[in-house]
Order: sequence, then C-alpha cells, then structure tokens
Amino acid sequence: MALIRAKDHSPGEDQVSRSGQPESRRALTLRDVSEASGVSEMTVSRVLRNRGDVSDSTRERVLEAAKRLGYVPNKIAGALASQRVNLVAVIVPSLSNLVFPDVLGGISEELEDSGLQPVFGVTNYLADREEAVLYQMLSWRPSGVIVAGLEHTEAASAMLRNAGIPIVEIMDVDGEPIDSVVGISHRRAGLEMARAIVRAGYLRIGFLGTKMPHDYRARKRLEGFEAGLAETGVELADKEFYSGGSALLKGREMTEAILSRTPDLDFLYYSNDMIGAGGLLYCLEKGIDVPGKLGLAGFNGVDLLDGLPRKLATMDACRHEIGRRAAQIVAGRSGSGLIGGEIVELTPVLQLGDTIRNA
Amino acid sequence: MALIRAKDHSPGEDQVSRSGQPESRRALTLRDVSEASGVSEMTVSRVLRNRGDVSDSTRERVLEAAKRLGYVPNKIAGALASQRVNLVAVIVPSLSNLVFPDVLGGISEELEDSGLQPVFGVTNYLADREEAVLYQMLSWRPSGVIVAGLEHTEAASAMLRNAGIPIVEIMDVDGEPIDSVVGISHRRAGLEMARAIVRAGYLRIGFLGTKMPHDYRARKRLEGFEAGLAETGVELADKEFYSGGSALLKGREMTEAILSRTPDLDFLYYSNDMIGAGGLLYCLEKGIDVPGKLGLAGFNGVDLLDGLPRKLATMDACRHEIGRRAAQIVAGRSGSGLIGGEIVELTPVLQLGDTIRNA
DNA sequence: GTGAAAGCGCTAACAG
DNA sequence: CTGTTAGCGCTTTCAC
Repeated sequence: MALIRAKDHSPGEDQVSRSGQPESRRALTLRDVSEASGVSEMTVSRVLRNRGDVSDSTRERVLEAAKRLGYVPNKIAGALASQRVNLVAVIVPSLSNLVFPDVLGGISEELEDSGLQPVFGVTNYLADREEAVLYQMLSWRPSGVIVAGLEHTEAASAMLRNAGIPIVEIMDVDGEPIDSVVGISHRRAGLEMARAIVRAGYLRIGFLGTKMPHDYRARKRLEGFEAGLAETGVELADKEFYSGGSALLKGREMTEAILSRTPDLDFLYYSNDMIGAGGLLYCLEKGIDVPGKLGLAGFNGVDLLDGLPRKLATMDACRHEIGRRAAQIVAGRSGSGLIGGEIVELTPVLQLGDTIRNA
Repeated sequence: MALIRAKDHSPGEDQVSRSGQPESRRALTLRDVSEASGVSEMTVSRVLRNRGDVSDSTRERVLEAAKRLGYVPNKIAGALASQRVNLVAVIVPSLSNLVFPDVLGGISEELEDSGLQPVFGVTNYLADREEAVLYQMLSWRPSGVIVAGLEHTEAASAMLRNAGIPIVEIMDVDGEPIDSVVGISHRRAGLEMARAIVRAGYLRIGFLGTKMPHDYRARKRLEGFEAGLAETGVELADKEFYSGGSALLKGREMTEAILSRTPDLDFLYYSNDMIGAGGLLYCLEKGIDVPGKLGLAGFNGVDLLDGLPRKLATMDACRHEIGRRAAQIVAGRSGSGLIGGEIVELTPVLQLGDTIRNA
C-alpha cells in the first residue's frame, strides 16, 4: 500500500559550519541583511516595510541583499514590537458542509488586498471545540474574529467580548450578537418557504433534516417553517431525521422511509439541498409526479447541483456575500461609519425551480 | 436587502479608567496574573504551560487568578522567546474543489492532539499566489509546511528548501519532492484506468476534463491514460475541455457535445467525478445503454455522489489518508524513523461501479 | 534621510 | 519548588 524510502541526504554537511563546529542553521535576521548591505537594521526595516523616506540607492542595496540572502522577515518579532497582527481568525463548524467553503471564499476575496490574512479553524459543530480553537487563535492576538453562529459557550462569549477587537458572527441573525453580525434570518427563511408552499396549494407536508443537535440554524429554519404553516392552520404531517453518511444517499433513504410511513404527503421540505437532491432523484426514479403530486424544496442554493434533471426549489443562503460583508467589517471598510455593532441582515431569495407547482 | 444599525454601545465607559484618564484597554499580561496571585511571572508561566514542578497550592492560586482575570497568553511573545511555533502551514489550491476539504479534514484530525495547529491558505491554482501565501506563512515561522503539488515557482521552491522545517508536498508523487511527499501517482492512476477500460473491451474512447492550465495532476492523469491506451495500440478518439461553472452541468454539456461530434464513442473518461456524474445523468436521460453501449468513469471517489442512480466507476484519490499521513510526518509521528525525505506513495483503488461492463 | 537605544511579553538557563 | 537575569528579532521613538 505505501512505499517509504529515505531521501538521499548528504548527512551533516548542511549542519556543520566552516569551522567544523556543528551548528543548527539559524534563520536569517534583519542584522544579516544589515551587514550584507552595509545599512543599519533600522533602515533595512524601513525599506522592507515601505515606511518612511529612504533614498533610492539605499533602498536598492537593501532589496538586493535581502533577495540574494533569501531573507524572510520574522512576523513574530514584528508583531511583538509593533503590537499589530495582520491575521483574522475565521472559525467555522465544518468544511465538508458545502456552505462554508463558499463563505471562506468570500472572506479571502475581500481580504486579498487589505493586508489582512485569514486563518481558518474548524469546530466540527462542537461548542467545546469552538472554545478551544478560539482560545488558540486569540492567543495570537488577531485583528479580528469571524465566527459562525450566535451560540457559544459562556467562556467563549466572554473571550470574544473581552478581546478588544472586531468580532463578526456570521450566517445567522436570529439572536443577540456580541458585536457585529452578518447573516440571514433562518427563522424567516423557513417561514417564507412555508408560505410559498401553502400558497401553491400543498397541505400534507413533511420535513426531512439533520439530527445534529448543534445545527442551530437548521433548527431555526424548522421552527420558522412550522410557524409559517401554522398561519393557515396547517401542521407538519411527518418528520424524518438523519445524521452522518452521504447526504445524497440519505436523502433517498429518508424519502423512501417517510413516504412509506405517510403515503399521502404532498410536499417534502428538506433542511439542505443535498438531501433534497437525493429525494428528487428517488422520486423521479419511482415515477412520482413532481411537482404535480409531490412538491419538493431544499435550502442553500447550492449551485453544485445545477445539472440535476430538475431544478430543486431552494432558498439562497447568501453564503459568498456573507463572507464578503463580514470581511469588510473586520477590515474597517464596510462604509457604515460604525465602529463595531453592525447588524447586516441579508435576504435570501426563494428560487421556485421545477419542484413546486405554480399556485 | 441589508439593514444596518448601530449597536447600543454605552460609549466610553469601558475606555475610561477609574481615575478618569482615557486609556485604551491593554491586554492582560503575565505580570497581571503574577500580581493578582502573588506568584512570580516565571512560576505563573510554568503553571500555564504545565512545565516543571509547581506545588499544588501555587498552581491553584495561579489558575484561579488567570481564570478570574480572563487572561489569554500571548503566543507571539511566547514564540519569540522560545523559538517555537505550534503552527503548521497548509497550502491548497482551492476549497470548492471537493478534494481539499477532505484532505484538510485528515490533517486536522491527525494534528488534533499533537499540540500543533493547522493554518490554511488558498492559492486559486495560481503559482504567484502560492508564492505570496507561502511567504506570508513562512514569516510566522511555522513548524512545518504541507503544500499541494510538486510544482512551484523558483522563489517558492527556494523558500521551501531554505525554511529549515519539515516540508510535505501532497497529492502527487510524480516529480521531484523538496523534502517529503505523500500522494498518489496520477500518471499511474490514468494508466490503470486505461488498462481497465481496454480490458473491458471498449475501444472508441473519449476524454473530458478541465482546461485549467495549472491543474498538473489532471494533466498527468491524462498523460498516463493515453500511455495506457497506447499499450494496446488504442488512441483517444476525442477530447473535450471546460473551465468554470457548475461541474454537474458542464458534465452534461460536454457529454452532449462530444457525443454529437463523435457519435461512435463507446467510453467516456472524465477527469473528475462531478463532471462524470453530470455525464451519467445525461446518458440515463437520453436512454443510452450504460455501460453496455457506453462506459463511463470519473476520478476521485467522491462519496458525496453516493446516492446517484448508478455508481460511477472511479478511482479513490486517498484524500483523507493523504492528509493524515502528511500531518504525521510534520508532527514527527510517521514512525519511519526518518527525519525528512519521506516518500509515501498511496495506491488508489479502482472502483468499477455500475458504469464499466464486466470484461 | 539615517541611526541608537529601549522595550514589546514571554521563556531559557541558571541560581538558590 | 521558586525566583532572577538576559535575551528572542523586530519596531517605536527620538536624536542627528
């Protein structure tokens, strides 16, 4: 299975100085560049950071020496001295959930030319893990934090409150933010989906979703959904939950399960597009009339699924935009004039697709 | 679309000290904990790092004070003093390509209890961007680097060579590694797929893939594939390339295009599973006999697609395992006894699925 | 335009 | 078991 072999290292040669003394290769410092260029450390530092006036000739000599030596500045020392760190901590629950790579993409894009650098941490939907990751990241004294969700442990909330830097909670606006927040109302997303479904004349509605106890946003969507149905006196006819495994496959299995248990359902609302797609494929195979006899809808607006036989009804979660806006706030370019405390609620757009019949 | 409002900040209160002097809130230091606990800075430091012997009573006093104050250690200062940084730089081309989140997952998992922390950077398949990201990351003096691919700019290669830390290039073993490498041979993957296809009796074979000029691995697979066909005198009958857009949709479009241009094709080899899945869906809709009249295969072994109507033939790219192994090497727990220069070639497993007929 | 001195917050090394 | 001293490699500040 795996083949391991030693690389041809000429042993020791790199590790032994001219004088024969063993010495571990020390990383280059400003002093090395200073000596190589005959310019003071201070001026070298100025050149390398483009700060203050330096004569062209000096600048050139320094740059040449730095390049020739292969000098890489030590940001640790720089950060300690200047009390400035160009890092932004970004904490998300998962990377395999298709949602987050999009958000991170928006953040990277926006930060690209801001001089700030995102640093990603993953919590696996575990509050304790979030706390630990946050602690680690804060100990590097970043310039800002972007964190998914409004729910944190006591300790994590306290750290965020006391960090003294911009904090942006993202994805969700249904709750009390610590500082700024950028997201959508998942409650309202569920609510509006419910209204659209009822408006289209469906009545026997089932819900299929994740069992993850800490996916607060999915839960809020379900709450909103039920509230939306209740407006016209409709109640959820059945529910089905899952955890783990391939979402597409789970979508199939759950759909089969719920339909065999409650055969008279005329609509299935899935908590994400992937399981919705699995359900759609299942229904098409079984020859079920979609959306005539059975309507379907998911959530997220995942364009990964664009090539399916039918376009699943969904609601765009504004993932990329959320990333951008959050990054703008941290970078101080949101244009709001506010320092902290920004509330940005984005509005997800309902996409009817081909799986909800026209009212 | 977006609603922005100010948060109710009680202005200034936090920013003004008891004495009425405005002062920006300084982050807590060891000294603060030292004073609050009546223990020397050094001993506080020992307690907080679990180093050296400290009496239980002292430890308790320190821990209590640190917790009460909400002290978060400053790793910048710590790193500068100890010349140790618990960060591992991880550089990948993309997060939207489903492959990389899996790799990152493997890395995170393995590093979890090693005291090391991954820091992710994204290059968008741009060599210059890779160089820039690498420079940024090296300037934080990480304990190791994990980077996707064997192809780098001159400058990037030089930086990696001179960094004096473990470097692990991942995904691909077809080339000259700088230090260690963990991956599969994409050339061989293509070659073996070709053999399997020819063995199954297909003869008029088309290739569909990405146009991305810098996806070296996809290119190597194609080379290997053509070499594999050539062993029995077969040549690729047609090729089709794409870039951008939803892969599933592109897979459909490309399949339609190649089949209308070259209708007598009896096999389509896709450079990744997503476009392969699009092609599969297209063929099923058109009523094409798969795998009887037309065989299909992709690459990656993406389990995201597990719920499709048929299982697409593919080859597992060992993504998760690659991440784990690379992380082990950086953490010094690969068990090989080597210091640097490890070559780990994983063997992807061919999964015939339902889209290659039995030979 | 350039340089010298001081110190960022922590830890290594040693002394007791 | 605990404390003292001396930096880590930069940048700030001030002097020239």
